Amino acid sequence: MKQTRITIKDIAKEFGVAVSTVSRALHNSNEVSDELKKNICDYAAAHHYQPNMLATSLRNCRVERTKTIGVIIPKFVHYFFSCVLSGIETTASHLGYSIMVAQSDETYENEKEIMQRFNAARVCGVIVSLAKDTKQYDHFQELLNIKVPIVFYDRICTELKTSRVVVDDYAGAFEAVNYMIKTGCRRVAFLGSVMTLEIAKNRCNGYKDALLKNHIKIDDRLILQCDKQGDAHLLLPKLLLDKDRPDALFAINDDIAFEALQVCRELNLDVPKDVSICGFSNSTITKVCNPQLTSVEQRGYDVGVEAAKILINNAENKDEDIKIKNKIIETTLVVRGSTLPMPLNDNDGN
Amino acid sequence: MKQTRITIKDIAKEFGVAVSTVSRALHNSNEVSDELKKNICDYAAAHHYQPNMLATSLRNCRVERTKTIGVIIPKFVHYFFSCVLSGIETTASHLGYSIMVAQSDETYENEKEIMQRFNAARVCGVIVSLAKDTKQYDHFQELLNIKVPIVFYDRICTELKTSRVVVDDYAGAFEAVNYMIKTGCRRVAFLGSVMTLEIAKNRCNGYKDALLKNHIKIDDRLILQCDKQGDAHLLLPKLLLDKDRPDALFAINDDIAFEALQVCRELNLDVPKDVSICGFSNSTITKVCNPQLTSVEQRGYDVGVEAAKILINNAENKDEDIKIKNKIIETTLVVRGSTLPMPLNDNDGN
DNA sequence: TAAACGTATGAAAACGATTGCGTAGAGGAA
DNA sequence: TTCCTCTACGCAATCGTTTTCATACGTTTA
Repeated sequence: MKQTRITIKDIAKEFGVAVSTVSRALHNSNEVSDELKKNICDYAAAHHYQPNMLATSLRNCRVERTKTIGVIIPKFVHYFFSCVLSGIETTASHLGYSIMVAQSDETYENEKEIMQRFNAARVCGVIVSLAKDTKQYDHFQELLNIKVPIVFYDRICTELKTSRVVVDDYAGAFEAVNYMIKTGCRRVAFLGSVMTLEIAKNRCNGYKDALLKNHIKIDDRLILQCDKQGDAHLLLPKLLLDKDRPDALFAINDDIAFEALQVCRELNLDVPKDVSICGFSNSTITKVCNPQLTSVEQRGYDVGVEAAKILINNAENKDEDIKIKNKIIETTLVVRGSTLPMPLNDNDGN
Repeated sequence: MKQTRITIKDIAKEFGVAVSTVSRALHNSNEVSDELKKNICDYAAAHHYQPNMLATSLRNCRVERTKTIGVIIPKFVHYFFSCVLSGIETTASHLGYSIMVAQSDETYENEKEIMQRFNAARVCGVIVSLAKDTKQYDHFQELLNIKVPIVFYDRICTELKTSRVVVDDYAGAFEAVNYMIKTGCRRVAFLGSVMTLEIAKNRCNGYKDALLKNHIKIDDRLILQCDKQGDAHLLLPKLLLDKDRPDALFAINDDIAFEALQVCRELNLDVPKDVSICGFSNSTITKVCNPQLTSVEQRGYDVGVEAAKILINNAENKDEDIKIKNKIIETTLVVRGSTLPMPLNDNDGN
């Protein structure tokens, strides 16, 4: 006796009516007598009837689709991305959408395979942040061709015509570096990451422009690339033991900033007196190290909310051409103990 | 000219054959001539044909279903849960499954609504960790009744007959407390959480048994309940300023342990000389505070892997009755600076 | 009274893929 | 020639739901 889910047919049989009548009754159509309607609805509720979304979506293939959106995240175990996912999920959930999620693990192959799975599952749209590895975009174009909307967040793709939600990386970096200069730092180093990513370029540009605005020359020796954990330990000591050592470090993310902090500690450099350090993301790590890290608040949750809103909006107006939206989430500098305080006599002309 | 997805029908029309022939060709049946087969496959590949999973799943309603599993997580922005999700996703992905994920935000209402959505989407099974709020289980029973397998992880439900994957909370707590006692601590306090959760009870029992085994009386005044952030700040100072103050704190999670560490710092108590502190989870926070936190490694990733394996196994053998499996993931104590070193002359009889 | 209309329901097609069964035609065996 | 077999395909049902069209019966209107 295999108990299974109740369908509209079972209900029809129960009442000796046609399935169409049951369907209408459940949709509260006024073409069904009130009595029958009530009986059918009561029966359905009592038996926990849940319409089969597969069937509904299949029938409305070119209309409503699955009310499911696909989300690609480079890595789950990551503060910023967790926040974004949380924002997406909360927003989608409120609007009646489910989310299907997968991690690319920073490789193009995974990303491609995920896009295929999402396509097979007939998601209404995809929200994605690029893997570090990704240099070609055919797997996205394929979905765009068949009018599936895509929204990029954080690590966007500038080659494709899609909506994007980004943090104002440039302004965030500019503000942070400008702040450190105002507190008296003169040689600010940049601890960056892979330069193919748009975010890396933007943060680097913000860094450079802040220097220029303050009439400080850009010194390429002060621009490092720390791709993976441990890189800072390899590269920084040489720089910090130099007689011309930097008096400030601006890191592209909090993890690298923290590693830099450790290196300073190991080299007996005082933070912030000898070296100021500023990170990016304002993740939990900033509040628990000693001294606490100054960092740029990235508002991941808001990024997720905006991305979901834009995507769902696109998905629900499929008839029209997809409207491209670029949303920029403003950052805020959160000052803590790893940077110097602003001098009192500072009449900032800006 | 609305470009849309290519279906099996379009291919059939293209070649002037029946859809059944196309289907067989794509499945490499030998009932189709090699030439036609090759042409059809080439054409399908060139046009990025992806079989519509909705249709396939609908047809195989009582057999294969959707190759999608639902995952409920109390909160996304949480180290342990991120690890679990990562483990689930990686495993599921390798086995060709997609995951649909939602956060309960610790409320029963959300959990219930999510289960309904998962049911409508016809997921093959659900992996869930209970919300703190949940005290009734009808929403789970409903799915179990129609033979949808459920696997609980971490915060399990003992009232339902389902598979479970848990961390060995008892042993983890026992080992941690036992360790602190061996290093010389005599008054160990427990900073717990809501006691309705199974994990809270187990960790508390491990704590108590470690005391008893070492012939230390349990003192109820040393058992505190810190549910939300800030509670430790409210409750701990009183305890720590007492002349009879504890010389060790065992916290139910790392966040509370860190808060305790802060309180100690504020009260000018040295950690670990005056007070040893041990947390639970071995999250990133443990490595970045000062001193670094001793903690119980919870192996979230492995929890996720096991949960996914068990669930998929259940889902794929639907004909048989669901086999209930209880998997216990062993913990390890990771000793760091927030606890005393083990004395050298210790001949641990255990 | 006959025509028109309204109400409540049924029948059937459609969405896309799979699969059991049927069959036309080619070729071989008796 | 007749019968059989094999190859290579087509037909149609199926999954659950929605929606268009059709229709039976009762009521109103001209």
